[in-house]
Amino acid sequence: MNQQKRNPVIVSVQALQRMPYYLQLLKEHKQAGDIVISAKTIATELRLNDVQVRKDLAAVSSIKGKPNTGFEIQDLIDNMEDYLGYNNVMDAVLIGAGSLGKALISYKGFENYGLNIVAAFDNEVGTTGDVINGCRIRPVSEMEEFCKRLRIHIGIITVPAQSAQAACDNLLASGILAIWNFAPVHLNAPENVLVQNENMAASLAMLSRKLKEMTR
Amino acid sequence: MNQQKRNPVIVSVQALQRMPYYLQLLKEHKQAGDIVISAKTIATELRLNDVQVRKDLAAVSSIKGKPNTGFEIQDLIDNMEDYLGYNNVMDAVLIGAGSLGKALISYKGFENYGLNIVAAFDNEVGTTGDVINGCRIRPVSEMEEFCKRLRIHIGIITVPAQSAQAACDNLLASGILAIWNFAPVHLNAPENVLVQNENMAASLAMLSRKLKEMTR
DNA sequence: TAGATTGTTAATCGATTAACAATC
DNA sequence: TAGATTGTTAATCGATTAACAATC
Repeated sequence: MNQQKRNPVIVSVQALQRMPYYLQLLKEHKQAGDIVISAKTIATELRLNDVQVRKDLAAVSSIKGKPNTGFEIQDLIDNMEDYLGYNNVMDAVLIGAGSLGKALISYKGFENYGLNIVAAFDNEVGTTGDVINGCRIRPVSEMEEFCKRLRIHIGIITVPAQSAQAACDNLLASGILAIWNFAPVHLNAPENVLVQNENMAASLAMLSRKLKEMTR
Repeated sequence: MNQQKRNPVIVSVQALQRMPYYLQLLKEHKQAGDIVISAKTIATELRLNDVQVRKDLAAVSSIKGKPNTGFEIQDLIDNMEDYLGYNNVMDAVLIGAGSLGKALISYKGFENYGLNIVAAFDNEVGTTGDVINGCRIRPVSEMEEFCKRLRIHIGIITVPAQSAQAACDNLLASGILAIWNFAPVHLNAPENVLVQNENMAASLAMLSRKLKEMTR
């Protein structure tokens, strides 16, 4: 039912990054019993500009706000969850079952975002065969066949920086279309494959810089 | 020795996010035996613009490149590690020892970035008292005293979205100056406290959007 | 020297914000 | 109706890129 109007609006990365915060805020207001909400209210609570909020909402949903009233919260939630893909499950494999890899496998929160890690791959003999959180760790040699057979399109890279490009190449050979990369490395991949970098190193640098500044 | 010139250049968030990738690339070239590197080379390998690379390098290090030659790799590495704070250890506490919290505690890679999680706090009776990766899980009631006594300035939030603001308030009361927030929530905190959001939900949305686009 | 590369100043591009008419 | 809020068009702001003189 959200398919009525397919809006080809291009959403900027910045805008997309704001979406989860909108969604969370909307859910809180719904919880509190609110039915409608104005862009102004959202903007104030998230410390954003209200025009920006309106533009963002317009970009991802076909819902129109009513002047003098605002937006229907439930409609916005439905549209946004749909847009963010929280409703349809994405199966993924993970490569690199070191401490970070194991950590991500054991994290149960991804299912809320529609991500399901179905298998992990590693070459460490000690870890292969283990099952964490219902997810089996297998040798990397089995990855290509596995991904192709189950038509997996998402790969998560949690190997050390030095091996990240090799892991990437393996995933590409396995037919993966999108990569979630936790290694602080630029990966070379074809244009049509999405590489989404999770830049924890940068986050930590931000914290470090702040502390340095405070204690100067 | 890097203190000769304190450059008050304001580095944009975007620039800071590129730093870890520069650093990794520099280390790889050093490993390969290179002594100098040009901005052009860096730019090509990371798919960036070379002027941008030069500006970024100038912003975080006092090193000048030599025309016709480039930059001394080792000098750049030293300056960048210094700038990113990888050399000095930051002690941190974590609040919320659920699956994500435990995952982060058990991850051994943060020490490379200078982060040391010294304690975790949770109210779940079942988990308090546990020790993971040398890190003890304690009741939240002990947090304020603990942080003040050990002068901890960094707090990591890994509680569910609904409890994130309460966790934030707890951390603020404990004298924390910088917060690394894994909950997809905007936190209200004083201006002088840094809130660094780790936006995994947004990353996943990016992947989801890509897949939707491919299979359309 | 000639060519490559640097660092800086100016132009471009895109995101954010301000201004304002339309509407409930 | 008057006031609040919407959506859009124009202005502003900041980051990226292009142009170019300086230098090894």
